[in-house]
Amino acid sequence: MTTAVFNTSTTSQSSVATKSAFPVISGEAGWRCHGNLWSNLREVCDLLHIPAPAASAEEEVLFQHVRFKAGQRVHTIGQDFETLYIVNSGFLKTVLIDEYGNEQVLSFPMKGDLLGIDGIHNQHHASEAVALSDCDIILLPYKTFSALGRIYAELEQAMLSVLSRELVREQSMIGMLSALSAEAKVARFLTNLGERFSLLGYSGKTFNLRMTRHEIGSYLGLTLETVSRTLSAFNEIGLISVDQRQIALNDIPALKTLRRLPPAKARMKVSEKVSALVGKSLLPQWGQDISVALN
Amino acid sequence: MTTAVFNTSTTSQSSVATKSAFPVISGEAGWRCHGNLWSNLREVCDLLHIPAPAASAEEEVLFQHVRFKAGQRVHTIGQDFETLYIVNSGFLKTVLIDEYGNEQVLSFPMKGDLLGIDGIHNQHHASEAVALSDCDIILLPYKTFSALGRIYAELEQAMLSVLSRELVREQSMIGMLSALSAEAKVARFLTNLGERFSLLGYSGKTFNLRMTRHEIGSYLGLTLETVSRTLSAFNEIGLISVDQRQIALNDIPALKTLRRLPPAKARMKVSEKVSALVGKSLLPQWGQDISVALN
DNA sequence: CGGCGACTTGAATACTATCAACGTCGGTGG
DNA sequence: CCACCGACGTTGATAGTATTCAAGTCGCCG
Repeated sequence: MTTAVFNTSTTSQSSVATKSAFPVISGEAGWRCHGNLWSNLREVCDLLHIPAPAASAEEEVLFQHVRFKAGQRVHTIGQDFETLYIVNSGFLKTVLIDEYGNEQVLSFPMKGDLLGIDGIHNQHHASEAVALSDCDIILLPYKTFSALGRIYAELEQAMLSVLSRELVREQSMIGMLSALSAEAKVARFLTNLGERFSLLGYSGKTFNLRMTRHEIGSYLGLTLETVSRTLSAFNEIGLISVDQRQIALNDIPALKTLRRLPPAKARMKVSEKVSALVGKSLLPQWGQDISVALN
Repeated sequence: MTTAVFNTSTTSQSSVATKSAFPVISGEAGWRCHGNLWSNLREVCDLLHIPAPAASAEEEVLFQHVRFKAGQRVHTIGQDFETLYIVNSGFLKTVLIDEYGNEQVLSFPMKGDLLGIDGIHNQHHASEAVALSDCDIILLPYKTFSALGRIYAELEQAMLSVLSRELVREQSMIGMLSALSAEAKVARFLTNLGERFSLLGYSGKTFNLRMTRHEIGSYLGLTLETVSRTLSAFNEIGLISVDQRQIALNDIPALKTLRRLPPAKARMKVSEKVSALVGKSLLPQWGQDISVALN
């Protein structure tokens, strides 16, 4: 019959702590969609890569978009949990703040990623999400979403599936953090980023980093100097080309399987690698079998 | 103090009180069929610390218990996902196997923990769960559970909450892995374990480890030698008392805030610490303020 | 132009891993 | 019963990797 519009509060971009306690049904002309300010359920599901429930054409539910400028916070630690967020465009980081005020980067969400999940547990956010570039974020008021879940069983299931996927992602992150060398961490970080860009239709081989070396280091459990050095080393060998935040991956398979770099003196560029190894087989194919030490 | 506790009746409050002996559901709480124990929905919810839905007395759903002997696998990597598991008693580990066959320990589930969540995403388990002691596990067929979720909205919500909690736990794990020193990792591992035992009604100060040094090391991103050395160092200072797998935490606050140990030569036992520092205040209260280095 | 934040690079240090030897505990079989 | 074995644990010496400290460069913005 009518188009029901849900949003949290009509905070345009005041990042922190939306004060209003409950989702407000906007009674004004808000649901006159200018441009892309609102999305329906189908668009939301498409973004999340989950099957959209067979929509009831009428009684459309619309979700508000909010824009955040680089540096703004989407949600902060301790903030009341009211809504989930979907990244429609832009690049963010989520961070934990430890007892000494140090930032621990947990993830770098981008288009299609779901934010705020950590608030479901006890109605307060455990982490904070910061925009690294200008962002367009869709608000999913949790109450609204839950209500929809009661209607469409697939939606509940999809939600659980997304959480489960996130869990698996974090598990492999744990495995990576505790088992890999600095070089392997950086290499995987780059290829993972590339794959994510690929999935969004961008180049997976050439892209630029939206985060600082410090943030990369925090994410990988390294210092910024180590990250910088490792990138330089990769660049010198020819595995990648790096100029500030501009990155080109030149040998993705090698990056994916890399465990540790050979000692600096034994290094040579990839371009020389093949010819040098042909007929000699002196050097082990680093990245493949050098792992013996780790046992 | 009487220990007669019936978890059949009204309150949803702690089954914690059943501290003595083995936490096996006694005869009046479980149903015995064909030599197996069965639990109803209320018992399952109590175990998970989630509010049980107002039960429909009739059409009771029962969940089967299965026993696993130490060393047995509850589920393996790649296995089809069909059911979730709840630990009713016993101690397990969940592990990831990397591309070289190395184990990465992800968690040490015990009573009340939910297993198998990682399978929801793509219908295959991403990790494997191994019993470290004899275990009593409750099977929650996922289809059954989903169906119940459609009936009881609280159950869906509770499920999401549990997943969210697990996510937060893993996030703090990530933070710990990438930011803390070996000593801090071990210290927190011990206090966390103690807290979990406390919640189950056991002593949080004295317990024995059910896992090897190797497994602890894998969990913390350390080698077994480092774990062993760190435990020895803690023991020598008097922070803990350790004999093989028997552990006593002697100074939990210090363990919780510890960042790094002072150099070996400057060490002294906790028993001497107070008297030594009285009137001198030469040594910084290590663990509290030594963190300067980390910025 | 000055200053600041981000980045790079070098040298020294510190921490943890690695390698190795040995001790302990429990179970098994001679 | 004892010897042997294997898994687990401890401890020491050494090597190696990542951090820390310290300049110094680059690019950007006021």
